Amino acid sequence: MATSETVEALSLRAFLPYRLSVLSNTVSKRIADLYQAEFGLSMPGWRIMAILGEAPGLNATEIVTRTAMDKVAVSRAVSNLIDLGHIKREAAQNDGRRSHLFLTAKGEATYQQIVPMAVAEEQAATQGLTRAEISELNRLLEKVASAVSPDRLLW
Amino acid sequence: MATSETVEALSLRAFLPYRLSVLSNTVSKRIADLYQAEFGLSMPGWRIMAILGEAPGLNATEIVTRTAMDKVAVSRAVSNLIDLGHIKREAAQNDGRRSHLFLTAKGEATYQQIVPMAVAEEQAATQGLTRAEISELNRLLEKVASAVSPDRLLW
DNA sequence: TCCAGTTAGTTTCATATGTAACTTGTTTGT
DNA sequence: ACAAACAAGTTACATATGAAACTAACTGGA
Repeated sequence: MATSETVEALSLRAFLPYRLSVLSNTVSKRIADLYQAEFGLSMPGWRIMAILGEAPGLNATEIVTRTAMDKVAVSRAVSNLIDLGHIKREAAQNDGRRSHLFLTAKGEATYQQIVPMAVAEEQAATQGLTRAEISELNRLLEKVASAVSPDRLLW
Repeated sequence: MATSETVEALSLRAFLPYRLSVLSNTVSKRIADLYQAEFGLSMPGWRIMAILGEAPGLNATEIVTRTAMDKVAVSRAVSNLIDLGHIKREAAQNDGRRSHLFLTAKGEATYQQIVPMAVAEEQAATQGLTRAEISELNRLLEKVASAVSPDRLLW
């Protein structure tokens, strides 16, 4: 017979979704501890600032598309960041529903402080890998991403 | 001069923690949709069943250590799984605080149904990779994990 | 022009989650 | 043997989260 009657046990240790989840949560939490303690930012909040630091003027929907974050989470984080003075809104000229989002001077300053801390954490996480291994890891993750969301640009 | 005055923008697309997070959330959610819709299990709930399918008799603390899940999340998911009849407790003979956890017959049956669905999702996620690439990916994730938690066995 | 359908973003509400405090049971030092 | 320290697991409370419903603004016919 080709198949056995009972399915064997799942090897969780070797199960890719599980490994990704545990590793991702561990890494994210280390970085989150930094910006939460010093700047009171939530993870969605920091992620939005990071996006806007790179691509100023995106609107909320574009942030949702790019990050796979929840729409409600983005809405809430945006209004919180505005209250904190880190970002500002500018109504879109042609569409009254949308608004373009930008870091304020204060937000920019905070961004410039957090980026090196985040980069340092990334370096700590990849300290055991060579440059070639890091780019290979990125390439492989890219492949998995495109298998999982062929329709959409995941990052 | 060796360094510039302002830090350049973080390239989020290439930022490993970000990629891990987006990818992990996307993959986990696809699997979660399966067991939530059909079996009403939460992610912590399924993860505990998966652990117990592999390593019957663990106690709650051991589950916390192995999965990096929150202690409270484990406590809650365990009592929920007991209510659902998927797992059972057996008081430890030598220590009244602990109890060993096991899948029930019902839990085992559910486990046997979910495992192939989860495995199929994993295969879908890695469909574009060769066997060699998959094992390379695992090796590299392992390295990152040990850099991030040198003290603890992450998985 | 008007209205049915769609999109951007927000609010509501029910549930999930994490920190800290607690309860119960065990270990250790005297 | 006994109290202080500790460990396993639970509970309480405050906050975070997401699905669904909603508001306001736009679009595309008839």
